[in-house]
Amino acid sequence: MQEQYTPSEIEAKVQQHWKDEKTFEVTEDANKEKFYCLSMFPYPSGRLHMGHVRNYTIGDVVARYQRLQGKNVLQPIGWDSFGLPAENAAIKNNTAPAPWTYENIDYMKNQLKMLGFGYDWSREIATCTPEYYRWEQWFFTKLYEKGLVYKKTANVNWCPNDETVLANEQVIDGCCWRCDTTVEQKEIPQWFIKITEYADELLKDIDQLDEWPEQVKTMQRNWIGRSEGIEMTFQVAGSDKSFDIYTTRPDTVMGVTYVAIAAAHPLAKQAAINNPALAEFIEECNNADTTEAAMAAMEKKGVATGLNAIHPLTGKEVPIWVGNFVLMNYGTGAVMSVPAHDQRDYEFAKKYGLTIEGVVKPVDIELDISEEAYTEKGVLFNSGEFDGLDFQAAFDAIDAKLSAEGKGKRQVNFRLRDWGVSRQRYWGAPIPMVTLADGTVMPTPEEQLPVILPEDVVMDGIQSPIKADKEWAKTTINGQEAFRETDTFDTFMESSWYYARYCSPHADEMLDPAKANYWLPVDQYIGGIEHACMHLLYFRFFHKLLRDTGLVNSDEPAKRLLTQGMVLADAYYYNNEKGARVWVAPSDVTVLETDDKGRTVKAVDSEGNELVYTGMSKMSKSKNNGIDPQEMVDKYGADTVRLFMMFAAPPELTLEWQESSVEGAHRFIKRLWKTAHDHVAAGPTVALDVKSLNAGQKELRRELHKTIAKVGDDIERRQMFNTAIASVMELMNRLQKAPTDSEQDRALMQEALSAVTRLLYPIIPHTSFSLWNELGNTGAIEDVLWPEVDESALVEDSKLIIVQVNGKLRAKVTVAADASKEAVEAAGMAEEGVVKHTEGKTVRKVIYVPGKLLNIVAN
RNA sequence: GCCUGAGUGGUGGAAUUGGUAGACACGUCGGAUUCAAAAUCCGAUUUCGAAAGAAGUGACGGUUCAAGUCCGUCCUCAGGUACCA
Repeated sequence: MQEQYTPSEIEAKVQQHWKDEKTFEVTEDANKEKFYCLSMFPYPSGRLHMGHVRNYTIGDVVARYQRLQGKNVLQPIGWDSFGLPAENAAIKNNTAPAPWTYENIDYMKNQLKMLGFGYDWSREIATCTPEYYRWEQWFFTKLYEKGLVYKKTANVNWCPNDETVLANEQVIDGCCWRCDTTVEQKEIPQWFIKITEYADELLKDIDQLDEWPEQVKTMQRNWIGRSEGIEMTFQVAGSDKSFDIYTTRPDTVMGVTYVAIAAAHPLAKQAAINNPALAEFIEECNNADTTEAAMAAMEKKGVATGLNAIHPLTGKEVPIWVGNFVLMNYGTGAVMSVPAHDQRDYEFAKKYGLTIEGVVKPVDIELDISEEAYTEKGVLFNSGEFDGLDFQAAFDAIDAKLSAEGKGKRQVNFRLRDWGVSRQRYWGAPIPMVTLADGTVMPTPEEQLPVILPEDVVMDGIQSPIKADKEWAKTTINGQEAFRETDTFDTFMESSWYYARYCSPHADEMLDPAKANYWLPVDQYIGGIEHACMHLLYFRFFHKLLRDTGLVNSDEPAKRLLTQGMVLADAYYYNNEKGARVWVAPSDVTVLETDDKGRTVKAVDSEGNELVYTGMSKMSKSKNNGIDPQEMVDKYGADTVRLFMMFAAPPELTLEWQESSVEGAHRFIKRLWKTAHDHVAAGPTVALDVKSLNAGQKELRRELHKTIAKVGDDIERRQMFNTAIASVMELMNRLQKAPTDSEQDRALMQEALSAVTRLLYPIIPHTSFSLWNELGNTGAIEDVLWPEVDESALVEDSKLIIVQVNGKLRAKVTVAADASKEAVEAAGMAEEGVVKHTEGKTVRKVIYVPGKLLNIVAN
């Protein structure tokens, strides 16, 4: 065994072994328990970043641990390779998205191999290949046939200067990120999938996900947002027109003093015909940013239509306003307004001098709405026949009355909206729909699938090449001229079913049900918390769609979920001459000045541009603040990087990247190597004779077996890899100081090092692989089992008891493990520190937590 | 704004079910080794205090024999907010 730890040599050799032996290529095996470990696949942005390293190391630790439990472990990997950044990069580098993407895949694949992740590379998939997206297209046509797909108009961000559709990310403060032109909203037809048909099941089945983090489940419940309310109809005064509103607070309906409708509402359009001020306001509203955050932040404005609506219960007329806070696409496009009991309505009413009428008051005290709305649920008053009712009674009574008169009904609503999957971009899977010359819209016939996306294209930065090339869309269906849809799918489509494709990645069908049902559901899914609502909901939705198509037989795609925290880094930008933000990599930033809390005040890049510091944010391509792990792999080796990442923080916590050292992790591996080397160099050991061990040896062996138990628990149940590593470090600190004089000392050392090697295998597999054989074991470490805990080694004959007086630590006493409460109390009371703090006081109470703690309450 | 988290030494973090706050590391300081340096090894390291001791887990308040942990009201930071992935 060589004395020096040489990671580059060891890692190359071990990786070659894995490659030659196809160690991680797996097939279905009915005789073994299966374990499907899946990490969210990467977008091939160019190089791996720390978030990837964190994600994939966690996955690899879990997969390798499960392998040593004797399971048939599948750990696949692939590429989420359609998306916006490829188009931007192609324009910037004067190339096409496809070659840029494939080059990135090649580079990053090599990086993943260098990090030693145990993937079954025979199952690698890339979503931008027709072999993959053809089945997505096929599935979409099936969904269409089932009535789960429809077309409707929806808004997109439109840059009138570039004449192009912008993603939300490309809109900065309401302006185009390239040319700074004010962005408009444009209404265009788009395809939607009816996820709302599954809203109930998606909500209900959250209860099955007992190994998903509560945080994610709560977020999904809120995102789906089930509510119970009443939908009711308002007639327009002096007209036969009417409109519907939905409310979750029917108890306040007697306090409606106006209604607000969306600018795009037909009534608003009609009212604007002879009202230029209203028309102008509608125009303004139609161009406003409709993202939820922007809607919430903007000033609430409105213009009266001059029309009145008839209150369905009182028959009184209330004015109809157009409000910029009401959207036509969400809900009914109209809301009732109760300024006394809703803060937004209250502020709006104050601003425009509208009537405020309180109808709900707190029990036993007077209603005070002089400063703000009263939004709690209370007791009705000023409500005629409903006076005195509480929320639920009022809900029922008002529902009964509206239903009887045919003016309204009880209804369950969801916040969740149907999934718009159309993108007006090139680099995505073409939507397999066609429009015939006679105007018929239909799915692309199966024999014409896949609809191939041409890869040899020129990006002009304005129009998608498949839109620019008028010939591309032309096709023939049943002898009739037809035109293909030129929009492509939202990339969330590809990431919604890749986990299932991995089970039969080369199948000449969407998936092979036998194989899918062997591996699915995923046993452990790992990915960033930022996907809690969107990806993880689409992922669950698609699984149910696959199930209802007969392709899988389970209800949920993943049993257990681990959401890793983000790796954050400082982000800096400057504005270029066009006013666009240029993000500068942290490695290229010099901080010149910090405030008293150490926060950056002034920084420049290497070209002297003065930078704006935006704080810590998610490492991302768009903010150019990713840290390249490559440098560290080159310098210290993959095992050091893996150990460092797992040790730096527990997986779920946000990790604020600081240029802190990986040296410590490297030192630890070197010490481990040296300890093993010194042990091996001293020659072979005899068999361990547990009965002959002396007190010190027994103590050391107890530590060893406690550590084995803790590491297993930390990795499997708690998923706290950092504390697993810390406990091995503690053990190693003891082993380095342990005597090696006797045969049994050395036999114990052999047992310990052989166990440590396996305990660390999931984290530093190359080092462990080598040490396992250096320690004299035959065969590869991945074919052996996790060390077993010897329960008899854990038995202790004495215990350390913490002694407190009034909850403050005053002494520690060691007592026999079977000591009685009286004996412990007597020992505790005799301690000097205890005597000092109880002198002259009366002992009121003594609390004893067996084997742990004694608290003497005295005053 | 809304939904969800997080906040503990100079730094990353530990404390698993309400029971010793600061494990394990990083950094720093001191020492050994060395002609010297690197590497390595040993020791110290929450704050105040000579010590005894006291204070201390974002802020304020509460429950409890006992609170980092539970409850209430805030503050700050992060993620998501439906076209970044």
